[in-house]
Amino acid sequence: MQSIIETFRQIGELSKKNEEALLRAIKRREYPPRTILQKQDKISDKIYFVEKGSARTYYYKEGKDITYWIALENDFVGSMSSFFMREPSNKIVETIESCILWDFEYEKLEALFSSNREMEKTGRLYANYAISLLEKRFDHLHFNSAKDRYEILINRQPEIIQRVPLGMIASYLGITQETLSRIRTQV
Amino acid sequence: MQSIIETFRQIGELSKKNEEALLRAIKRREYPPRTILQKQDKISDKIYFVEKGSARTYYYKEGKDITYWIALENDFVGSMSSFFMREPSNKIVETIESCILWDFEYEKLEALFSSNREMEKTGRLYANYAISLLEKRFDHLHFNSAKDRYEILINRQPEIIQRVPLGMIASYLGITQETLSRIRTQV
DNA sequence: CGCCGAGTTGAACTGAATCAAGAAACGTGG
DNA sequence: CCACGTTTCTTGATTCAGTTCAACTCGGCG
Repeated sequence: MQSIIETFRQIGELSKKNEEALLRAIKRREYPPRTILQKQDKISDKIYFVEKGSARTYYYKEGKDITYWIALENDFVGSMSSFFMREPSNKIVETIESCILWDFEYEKLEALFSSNREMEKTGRLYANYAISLLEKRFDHLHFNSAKDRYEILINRQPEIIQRVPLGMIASYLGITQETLSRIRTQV
Repeated sequence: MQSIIETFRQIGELSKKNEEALLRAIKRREYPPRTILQKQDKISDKIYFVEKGSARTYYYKEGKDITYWIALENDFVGSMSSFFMREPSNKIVETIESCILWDFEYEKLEALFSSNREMEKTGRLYANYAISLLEKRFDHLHFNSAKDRYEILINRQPEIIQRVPLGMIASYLGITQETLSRIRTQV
């Protein structure tokens, strides 16, 4: 329950009052594995913070299931561009393992941002932080070999291999499951 | 001179007063082609809005020059994650053609965001917009062939081919110059 | 003129995809 | 607690997109 507040604290300071307002605005809920949280082509009304478990966003490309994002504990998951830009989502969001998630509703979150300067600023800083994360991820994909990308991933999140099916990790890395399986035996 | 204001208007409404404050905070300057705007390993203090010309960010990977971002008119360029996260830049920023740029200084921009709610909110919304752009770009790189990526690019920005050297476009797309040259003859 | 950077073309090579078949692990119901 | 089917993972053979390295063309410019 503290972890979500701590995550926000890393980005920008929140007053006690705002921490409490934030906690009031969001809902903590449990979800079984493989629960669809967001359908394709529908505007996203929620993003989620993972307290426990794992979740992902994915889409279909030529019939194949392509994972875009995998979130373990203390990470956000959701169809971000749909959520923020209010356009239909090109991605599906689902839990992988059984999860405890904090639900952020669009209207409530906007209301929170609008309610005072500190929240508004925290929202801006968090968005900037997300940009830098995305930029780093893009760099990894840009000119690294499949093996390099795999090694970067397991150095950062070694437990992901035990918890997330190989096919999801493979498409997250931009390779096929067979290739990832082969890489894995080499290391 | 109007274009920068119009770009901001697309994201969030700004009052006349804030539009004026914004214009006072930024500087319009001319730069010759191939001017280094940002060195590697140095914290970025400026980002730039391109009024005229073209510019890019790039880095070296195993001695090779890899273009990460290309900005034509009405786009921003800069080492965003360095600028926002205040960490050393892993990228170099330079003009490609002769440019007219609007310089955004970090301190001034933060002061502007802090000066009032509307600016703060516009900053947040713009960051959200940037996230959705990055997400789309990532999707293109993720599971498309070199040819598909090239076609997406020329549909969106046909003039880029005439104005930016082929090698820069190639690495931007994540391929070698030779491959891009071959793709180009096929289309 | 001749040089120089930018782009093209060719041939050989290679990392990863594809297609196909098994093996292992997993969960559900009997 | 075992038997079954289903999903997940591995392994092999082949193909293919894209890289690499090298040579060559073209246009501009001192």
